[in-house]
Amino acid sequence: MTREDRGRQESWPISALAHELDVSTRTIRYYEELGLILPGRTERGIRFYSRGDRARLRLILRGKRFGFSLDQIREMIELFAEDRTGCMQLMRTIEYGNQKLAEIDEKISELMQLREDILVYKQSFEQKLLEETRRMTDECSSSTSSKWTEISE
Amino acid sequence: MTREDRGRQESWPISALAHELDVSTRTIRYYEELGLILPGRTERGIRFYSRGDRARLRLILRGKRFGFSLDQIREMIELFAEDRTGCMQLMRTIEYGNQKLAEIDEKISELMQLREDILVYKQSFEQKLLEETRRMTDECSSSTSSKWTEISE
DNA sequence: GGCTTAGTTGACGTTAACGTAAACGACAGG
DNA sequence: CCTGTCGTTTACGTTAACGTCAACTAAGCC
Repeated sequence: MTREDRGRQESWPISALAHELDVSTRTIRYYEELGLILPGRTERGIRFYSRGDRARLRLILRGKRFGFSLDQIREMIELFAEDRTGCMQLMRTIEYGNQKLAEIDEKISELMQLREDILVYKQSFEQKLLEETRRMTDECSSSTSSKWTEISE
Repeated sequence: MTREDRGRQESWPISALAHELDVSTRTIRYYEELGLILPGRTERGIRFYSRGDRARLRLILRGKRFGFSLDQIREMIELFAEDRTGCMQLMRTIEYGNQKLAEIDEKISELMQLREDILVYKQSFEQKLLEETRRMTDECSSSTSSKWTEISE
């Protein structure tokens, strides 16, 4: 609080951050409303963002790109950002981290499952394409109807 | 359309599906409103869902658990479910599949990045905990303030 | 000084994805 | 016959995550 503008300390206005991370300024202010970021202010009330704030915002956006709601993200950030000194507090925080890691691992495996599903669909179409081209060269039509209903069960 | 209830063909009412997949019946009907599923109907208008419908619904829900909007999911499903016979159509569909696969790969790698971030946070707290316990045994306090702002930059 | 541009707060609008409630029909049990 | 349960449609309510607009201030520029 005593000496917060030393010149060497790099910071950016809201517009720069918005442009860099490709979100609107409104969005950033909204995140502040929810208590997700607390940027610094000049004595005239103008926001400026440290590189820490920037990293934080990036983490928020990354979290958002999956199911995580802003509330869940806030949960994470709060737990990790607070200055927890107590031994029990530390252990609880670490436990929470492990939990989140497990959730993410779950998500990753689910994504890989989704990937597999789509791959199967695609391959069935590649198969179709192969048969199609064969028919065009052979000029002999054999009706093959592979129903999509049997996939991924 | 000619003979759709053969006894051997297994199907479920909406409530069973809702319970199994842990969503409300309203949600399932809403998906139907959007054209994401078209279950069969008895002559009295009661919906019943084939195992294909069930797989489809699972795919929808799985897609939803990440950023995918219902519109995007509809896009996918339509493209894969339609009976595309033309050669060009098949190729376009396959191309679309490749695109989706790439998107998913992107998501996966982003998730792993997020995982890494959280891991780093957690490790910093584990470090803190270690110092804390050391202080408690040593009874000698050395102030170490590791600012969180320097993480993941 | 006047204009433009970038920032602020505050209020209201909007969209997706459902929740909830009303009003109805079919069927089973007592 | 009455009640309850499960299904249907229609319609309106709700919440999160912003968009949009108005009214204002301060800085820079000619």
